[in-house]
Amino acid sequence: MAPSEYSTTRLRITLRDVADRAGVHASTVSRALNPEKSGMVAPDVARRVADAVEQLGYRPNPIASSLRTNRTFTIGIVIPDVTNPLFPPIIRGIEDTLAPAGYTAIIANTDNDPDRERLTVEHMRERRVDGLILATARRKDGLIETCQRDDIPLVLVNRTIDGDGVACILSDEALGMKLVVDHMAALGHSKIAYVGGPNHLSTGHLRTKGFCRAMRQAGHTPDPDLMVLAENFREEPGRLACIDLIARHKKFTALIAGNDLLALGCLDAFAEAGLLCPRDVSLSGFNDMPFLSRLTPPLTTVRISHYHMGTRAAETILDLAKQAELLVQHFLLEPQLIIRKSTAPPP
Amino acid sequence: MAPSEYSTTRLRITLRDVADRAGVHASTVSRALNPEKSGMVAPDVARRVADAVEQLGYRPNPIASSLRTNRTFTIGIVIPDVTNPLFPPIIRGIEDTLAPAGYTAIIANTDNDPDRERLTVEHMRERRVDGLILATARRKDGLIETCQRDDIPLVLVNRTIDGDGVACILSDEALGMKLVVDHMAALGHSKIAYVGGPNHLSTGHLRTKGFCRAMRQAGHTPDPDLMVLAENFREEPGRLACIDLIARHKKFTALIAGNDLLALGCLDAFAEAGLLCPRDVSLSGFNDMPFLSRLTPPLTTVRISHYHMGTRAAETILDLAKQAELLVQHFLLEPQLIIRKSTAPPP
DNA sequence: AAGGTTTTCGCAATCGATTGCAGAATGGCT
DNA sequence: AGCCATTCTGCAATCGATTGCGAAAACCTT
Repeated sequence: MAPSEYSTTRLRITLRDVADRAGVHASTVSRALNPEKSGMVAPDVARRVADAVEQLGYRPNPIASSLRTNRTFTIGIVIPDVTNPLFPPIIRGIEDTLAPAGYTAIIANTDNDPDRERLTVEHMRERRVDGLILATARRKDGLIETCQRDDIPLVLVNRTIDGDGVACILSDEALGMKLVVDHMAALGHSKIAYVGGPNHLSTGHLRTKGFCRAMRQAGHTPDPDLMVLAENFREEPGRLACIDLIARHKKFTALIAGNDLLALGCLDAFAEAGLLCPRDVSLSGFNDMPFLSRLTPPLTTVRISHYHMGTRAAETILDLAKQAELLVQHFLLEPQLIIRKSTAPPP
Repeated sequence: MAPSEYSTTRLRITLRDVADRAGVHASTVSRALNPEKSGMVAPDVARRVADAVEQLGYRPNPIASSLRTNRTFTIGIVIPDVTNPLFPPIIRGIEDTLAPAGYTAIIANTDNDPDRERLTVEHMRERRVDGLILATARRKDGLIETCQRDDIPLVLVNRTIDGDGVACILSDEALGMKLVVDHMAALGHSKIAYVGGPNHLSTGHLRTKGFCRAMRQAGHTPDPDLMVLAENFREEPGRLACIDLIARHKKFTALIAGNDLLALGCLDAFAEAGLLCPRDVSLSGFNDMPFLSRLTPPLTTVRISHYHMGTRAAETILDLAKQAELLVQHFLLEPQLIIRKSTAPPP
């Protein structure tokens, strides 16, 4: 067949081949190629090695290297579901940061199933990942405690656990809620309802707390009768929660949802109840997922830079992987209110 | 199950530890643990080994194994961009199939940049992936030829190259287009415009060809003046193409877009031109990306089971990875017309 | 019972790179 | 010139599992 002299695979070129070509020992080649130790080899030898590498088209075998050094240049990412529009930008941010550093990501979906989380983390640890980025944290999370105890470099993203022993990259949920509440208040709303996510997730918990607090700061008292928590952050539970809310027959002119999907569910519930948004009731979401501006009405929401969240998480895990004992960092990204057409003055 | 207080190994348990515990040689343990060779070891020894494994909580080191066997149980996935809603379901399908088989996926985004594609594929090959799933194929693609020449197990997904030397999982684009065209025709449209994707991608090419063919089959001749190809499959090029189309002042009552994002762009162009959909012009998309049903108007489109595409691709790559010489398989998934409110009889 | 199979298992090499240690070469100093 | 301190390089062990080969043991034959 074609000579394919440059074909990468016909026969693999090893460190020893390079060593022979350069007339030195393999260990010398290894050192010459390792930036941290290249000072240990004479310049002319380094040159010869570099030439040999070039001529032979040598590429190191990362597996052999990993076996010896116990480092894989691999980071595990655990998320509930890629299919949730929240996560792709995070993933993208992570990979865009990891790749230039020579790291590769391995991703797994767990569908919020604790068993699968445990299994995937175990699996990743068996594969000797250099660090873990988890977007699956529950407020009380045994799995994370285990990882901490075992000194696995660990970064939480989007969600966090109670306490502050773990590095995490979060959006400032309290601020986000305050932006929304203040916006509603500024429009003249005072009877503001809330459909939130589950309390066992930090996002749900913090947003709910943030809502209450912002309400009080705005001079209103959050009314328990106007607050309901959905089972999870998706559309159908949002719809159900909203129906529940409406059935209470307690008047509200605005509804703040814990995230965009919940808001979509609420929109459905409005439609079923003959309520028009924003004429009868204003509605806001949270996250600013894609294409929200194309809805009817375009949804007012809080934008979180998930991409940035990903890059920050990756930077942090890289730091951690390089230098084990770093002080635990918590990052709060600043969210931004995106005002569209789903919010208006009360009727 | 036992609490994980022991399981998290301060010091790793190796094959040799198990061997010592079981009173046999490491090679025997290796064989006992390898299903394909477990016939080579006596039942009672196998039992002792299994017990030792259990008691010590031994987990094999896949890196050491990979070094020796040259198999990594890893599959590389190359896509343009996770952030494009097309890909998450594909990825999900792939992972859901790979994981039970003990394989893990590594994913990389290339933003349709050929250089980055080459780089990432090289990188993945250096990491010794057992196979590659590419969603980045161009109709003429040197990179893929290289992979073929080097006998890398390879599956193309969603897109393909010209010719048929590579396994690929595709949607039946011609059929999809026929469904749309027939739908428009059945509504009474005859002046049907087309805004397609670029010709150098198989999806763009096949859909355009499919459009023309379906038009003729429906008794209409595709009018070149009513066809324009966008630079890529995104919104802005779709909008631009549609503006171009409108500027030609040639009457059309329906517009078929090459994918949903193009359709969204067209919707923008309609708005700018004061055209109302579907009153003035019917519009259809392609792919059925999420939340299309919530648009105004809800978009008629062609649903492709991207998840299924992913599972099929993963199954194929697993076959290929196990058994090098398999006959090349082409899979055509059957698309489905989703009729919503953006299509109606002509004015 | 003798010779021949078949099972079952251990030995040791191997995958490819990394690294502690020691020796050789070089340089600097009095 | 003589001695010590540096530099540089090679040797060989190591990471943890896999596997070809050969030997011992067990099982059949006739």
